[in-house]
Amino acid sequence: MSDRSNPGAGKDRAFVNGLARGLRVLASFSPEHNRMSLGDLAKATGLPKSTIARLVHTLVETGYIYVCPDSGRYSLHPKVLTLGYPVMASMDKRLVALPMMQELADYSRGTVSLGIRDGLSMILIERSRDRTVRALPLDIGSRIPMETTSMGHAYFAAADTVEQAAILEQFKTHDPARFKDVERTLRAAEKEYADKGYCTAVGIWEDDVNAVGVAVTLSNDVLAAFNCGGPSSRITEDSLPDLGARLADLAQHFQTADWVGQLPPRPYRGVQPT
Amino acid sequence: MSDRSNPGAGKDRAFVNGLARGLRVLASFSPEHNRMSLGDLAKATGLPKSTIARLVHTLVETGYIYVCPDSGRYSLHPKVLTLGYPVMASMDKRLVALPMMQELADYSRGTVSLGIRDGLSMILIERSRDRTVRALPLDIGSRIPMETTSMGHAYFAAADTVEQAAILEQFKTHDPARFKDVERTLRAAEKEYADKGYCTAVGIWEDDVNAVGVAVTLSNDVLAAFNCGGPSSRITEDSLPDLGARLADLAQHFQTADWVGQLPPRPYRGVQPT
DNA sequence: CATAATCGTACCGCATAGCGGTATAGCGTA
DNA sequence: TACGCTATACCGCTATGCGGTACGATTATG
Repeated sequence: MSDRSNPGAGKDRAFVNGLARGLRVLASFSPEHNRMSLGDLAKATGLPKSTIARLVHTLVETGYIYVCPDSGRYSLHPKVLTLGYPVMASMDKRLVALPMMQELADYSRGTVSLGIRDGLSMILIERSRDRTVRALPLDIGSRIPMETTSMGHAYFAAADTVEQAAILEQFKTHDPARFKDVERTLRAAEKEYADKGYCTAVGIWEDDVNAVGVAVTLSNDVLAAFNCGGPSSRITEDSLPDLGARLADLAQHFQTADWVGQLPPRPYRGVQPT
Repeated sequence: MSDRSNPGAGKDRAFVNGLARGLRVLASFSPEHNRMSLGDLAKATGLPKSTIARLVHTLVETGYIYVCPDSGRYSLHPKVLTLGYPVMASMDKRLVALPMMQELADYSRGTVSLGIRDGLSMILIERSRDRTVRALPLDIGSRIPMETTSMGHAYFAAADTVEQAAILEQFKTHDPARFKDVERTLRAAEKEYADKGYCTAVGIWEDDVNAVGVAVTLSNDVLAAFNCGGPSSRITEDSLPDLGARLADLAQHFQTADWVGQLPPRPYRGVQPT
């Protein structure tokens, strides 16, 4: 009666447990736990130690995990980045947004990011920060919640009704207690977006962090959202309307930008994992 | 006698084949093949179709692959980006390099990238491009060969002797025919680096692409390398000494930069894959 | 210095999970 | 209509991954 590694149990002949478990191992690394022992991984994944040993062994053999020379602990190998590369490449239109993002980041003295949805959170796929910002921005691949960020709000507001329904449904099953609040928040965001053309978030994600968000669609019809924000010392509440308008402008320019001429002439050199 | 999914056969009790195979499936996606059918994947991985069906089914269930609504083919889900995030975060010192890189990119009117080694190639972990560049730069997570790029040359030159030996050994077994050439090239690069403090590559990776490279060590003692380059129309051969010196300067500043004060105050919000 | 808690590795019997052959049904095309 | 391509379903077999438990080596704790 092996528990499946993911929700929705029941025996599924076509479900390769070892694969799902191995992915759970990879996913159990995080910025603050980037060097783990077998015991740590066993605790994090809830799998027995011997199973972890086998999975980790496999991941080391395949090169996705390596043993830290000094500590002897296990760590993600940069090779995992290559798994994500095709995703990045398929979103290549965001590269034409980069200069615009940088410009707004400099102007606002904050951070400008671009993200897409995964489940109930947003995954950042691009970011620019003002050169004077000392704090490090959340990096590409990081995850921020949808219900408490301007990016998430803008995304929800721009999603079609079926996606909105799906999102709310997921919230309902995932966290029934907060569902009512979340729904109200997201509906309000939808209204705000319709009214102003952007969503604002004043200290709801973290205290002293203000931001605005605007949605946009990428080349492959994938919905995404920009945000522009930073600590309240830099991004004051008063400045949000201005930044919101500018971000909406940015999105507009990005959306209509002709970029087909910008496609790389070269077909993509240097693959072969060797 | 199931063939193992990776080199070095022989039965290994502790090797989870399903996991390794699933990872092969994920890795078989590429920018030009980002939407694949089961048959495509079978061809790409060399695995039987029914096996592919099971693996893909598992990957869909776990959310790392999704079915394109229109084409019905399979595609990598952006969720795979989150696997790489801890790696990015562990290399956070590169973020302090970003402004410097952008500056040099603007100055040179080309592209500045930072990469680390994986096997016989370099994986890009950061990049900046001049705002006027029309061509898209290679993106984060992409792979470029070591033996034909200034970045790779600089990396090799800066590697310690045991790593150099390992690299050469790998070249020898991987491509014996070219080994002699490669060895000579890399040794020459080593000498060039010792002489000038940077490596140059004039049209050896691709015609009409010139670049310089300089090595550097990241916070966690990981060796890495910058490059700065672009089409010969923008990056002329004559300008390489200047750019090389500037890139070496950049690396120097980056290396000695005090960045501990720049650590993020917040502990990393917004995880929970929900 | 001894105890205790790790660490990673090894062993091993068991049951089943994953394997891969082959067969089928549904589209779109020639 | 016949073909190529999808994806899916079925099914018997056994190799395969499982997870208990045990061990020796380190490191931390008292």
